[in-house]
Amino acid sequence: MNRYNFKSIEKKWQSFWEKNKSFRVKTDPSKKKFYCLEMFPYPSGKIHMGHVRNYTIGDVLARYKSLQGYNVLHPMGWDSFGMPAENAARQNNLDPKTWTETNIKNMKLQLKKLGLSIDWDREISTCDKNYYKHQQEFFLELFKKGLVYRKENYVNWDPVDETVLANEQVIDGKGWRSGAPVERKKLSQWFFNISKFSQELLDGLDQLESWPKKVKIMQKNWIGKSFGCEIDFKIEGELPIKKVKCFTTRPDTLFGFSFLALSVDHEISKFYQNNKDFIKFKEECSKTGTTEEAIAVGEKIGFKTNLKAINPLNPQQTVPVYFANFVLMDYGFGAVFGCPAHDQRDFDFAKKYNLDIKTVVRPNDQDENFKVDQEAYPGPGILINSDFLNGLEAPENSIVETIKILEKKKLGKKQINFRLKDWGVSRQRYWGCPIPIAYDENNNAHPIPKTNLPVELPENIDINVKGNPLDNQKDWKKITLNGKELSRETDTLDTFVCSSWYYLRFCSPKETGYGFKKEDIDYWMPVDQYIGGVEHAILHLLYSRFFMQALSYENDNFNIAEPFNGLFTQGMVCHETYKDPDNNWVSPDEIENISGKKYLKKDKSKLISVGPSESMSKSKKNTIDPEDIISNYGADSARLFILSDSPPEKDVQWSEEGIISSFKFIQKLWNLNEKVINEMNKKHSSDFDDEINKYTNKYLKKVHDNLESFSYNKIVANLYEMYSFLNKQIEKQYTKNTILENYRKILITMTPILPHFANECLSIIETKNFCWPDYNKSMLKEDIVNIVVQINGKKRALIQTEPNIIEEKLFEIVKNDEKISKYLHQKNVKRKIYIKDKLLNIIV
RNA sequence: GGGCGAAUGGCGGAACUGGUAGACGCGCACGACUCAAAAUCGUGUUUCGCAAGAAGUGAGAGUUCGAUUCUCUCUUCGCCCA
Repeated sequence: MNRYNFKSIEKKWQSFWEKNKSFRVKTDPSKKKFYCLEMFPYPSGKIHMGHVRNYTIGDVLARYKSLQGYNVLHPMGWDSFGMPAENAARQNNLDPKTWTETNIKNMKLQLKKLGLSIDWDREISTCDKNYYKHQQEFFLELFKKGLVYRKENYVNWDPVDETVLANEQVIDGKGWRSGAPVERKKLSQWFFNISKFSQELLDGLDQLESWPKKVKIMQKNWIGKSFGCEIDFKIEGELPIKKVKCFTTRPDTLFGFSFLALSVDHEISKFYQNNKDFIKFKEECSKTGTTEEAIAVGEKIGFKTNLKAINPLNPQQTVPVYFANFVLMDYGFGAVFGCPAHDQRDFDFAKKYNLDIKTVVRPNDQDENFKVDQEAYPGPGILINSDFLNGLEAPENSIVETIKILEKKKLGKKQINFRLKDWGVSRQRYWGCPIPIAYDENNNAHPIPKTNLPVELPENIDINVKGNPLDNQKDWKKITLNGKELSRETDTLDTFVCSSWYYLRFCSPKETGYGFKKEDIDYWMPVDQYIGGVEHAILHLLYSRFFMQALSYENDNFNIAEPFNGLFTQGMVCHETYKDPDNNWVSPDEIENISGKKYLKKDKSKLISVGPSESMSKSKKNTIDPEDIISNYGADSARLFILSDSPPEKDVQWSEEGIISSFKFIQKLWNLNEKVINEMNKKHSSDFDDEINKYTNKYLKKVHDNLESFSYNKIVANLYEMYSFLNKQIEKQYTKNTILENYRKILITMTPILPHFANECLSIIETKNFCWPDYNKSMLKEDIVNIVVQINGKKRALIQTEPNIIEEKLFEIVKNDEKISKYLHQKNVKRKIYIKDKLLNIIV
């Protein structure tokens, strides 16, 4: 028997596909289309196992749909702007462009080695000016529609490197590179008005039936619609401000009011700017951070003013006014009313400053004397101690009723509030899409005319400067518009902007006039199946959905409500972790197995302890390089294994044993191929034709169902079963044509998973043009069925009968069965439950 | 702290709408081939028991003729938001 030479065969098919442009597609409204998209990679230099999994899953689907006769768009591109390029360039003294381009070249080769059915003619790269030119166009379109605006916002500022830091670059309050304490600094930045579409983005989720429920819930929570009330509180004191607006979701607890808390950025704060204690307090606040987490976990601190706030429902009551670190200016109005009894955060604050804690809701199982003591009670119940609100049911009814009263008295009004904030898109970095704006001497923003696009990123610049390198490009910054000398915006766009519309570009990758051609997106959009990691469940997917809203806004030519019809989020690739006796992580290729689960370090013979399997990461040194796997075992083995063990949506454990067994299985299939062909040329009789036809038909149904439900791991199991069936049964008497037809169908079902192997085998039996083999429903009927016989719900026997047998007849057979008769002996049959062709339960 | 989800052999995982628990793979054991090993092939493999049989899907209850599947309580773990 020949060994299967994956190296030459995989190479052969890859160059065949490339030469014939097998996966090139065109817009063709006469054909039904399928747009299969996987999240495009960041070109970090090498593909990792996560990519292998993501793109294998997508490729299985793309190849399957294509065999079913769909015109399948399956493109690939590069999310190629972003910080890593800048960091790598600094370290290696390269420019980001060269670094990125080299990486793309390398990764493209690696992806090709996986045998993906990609239309490479549609390759795009977001750092290509032919791409970002259109992004600048869109920016200006949105600017014109008023969906882009500029405002001051806080950033993390590294005073040593003189640069803005992303949140993940701030470690323990210090800059990741300089180690200097990070400061909060206000900068003027560009924002996309995503919050304008909060309601649309929320409503749209209901239409996305093929999205995981989990992702929809995450987006819903992120958008965070809350229903509540805006209330005006009168302020007593020596300030000119006599009123403060608050937003609250619990106006019904107003009688439990015990303090009013303001954000340190609230307009009232300007009257305290010369107060030394307040300045100190404000500093203290900025240390604790402003994330919701820091606020929830951190200590609640306040600064007491000499102001008093009046309870609008009970004007006799006045309470102290504080500045507090847990109130943020960008939620509500930067002011909250404190009700310690029914909000834990307010409770903590009240305890600390010795404020009143007045219980106004009692749980349903408590009486009027219920008193909040150790912790706040935020749950449902009945209002008490609340004058005319007493007896209302909290929370739903009481909130509605209280708002009615407040509105009637003109003290407040019903309000919907969203947690979703506008999207800040300015990044003080070089390696990104330039923002097509220039400023005059008064700092007024002027859009760059469309004819002047793209605003190109300058090349060959010195990146090792402090601050934003673009700011140092004196010549580049200068621009003359309408005879006026202006200065360019030096911030670049968040890379999430690039990935918010790339799926449109894939429809018309070469279009020069605009970002896409209408007839192309009319045909291809929306994406039928989008596949990627769940880590993008919120931001990337929400931004993309926003982009469609924004482009559709006031635009009769564009109307795509949702970009991704189907979404599938795959799990991570995990691997065992290893540590040496000194507690250092050890990589899998530094160790050798001595016996069972015992490992030694290759060089020093140190004993290695095996840790739990965790998602592959460089820091834990438990990564496996796909390139090594492909060159040792081949792409088909890698594809087979990455699909085999776990369902695609769950994590998969990578293991040496696993990949080896996949590799061996392909060899077995190869041997089987030879055996089948030998048998085919020997046989004449048709004794068993029906049997193999039936088997294949059942197999086709299973594979079909599993493909449709993304149960790719089960298809691998189907393959193993098919192997053992054919391997045993093929020597029976079949006619040549029967073997050929059945075997051909089976091989076709293998092409999505093992494209090189299956195509090679198909070409051996001279099959060139083929389509997906459908199963025959009428052939699925069984001649004999197995019926489970239970006595009192316990399985006692298995009986084979013809299908559709009636209960009485079956019972006659069962009564005489030796296994069953002993249970029926001298017993009364009370009841019989019969499920046709499945089960007979006899109660005695 | 909140939301979502999960828990099945030594391991990864199957089990359609409540109807044969453990498909398929890994590992392990035994056997064949071999001077031998590797590779390959075959057989077996939930636990206890020689067997008949009994127990068994994180724990406890419930609904049902029948529960891995449905309901409730609890435990543990994971993910997301904080």
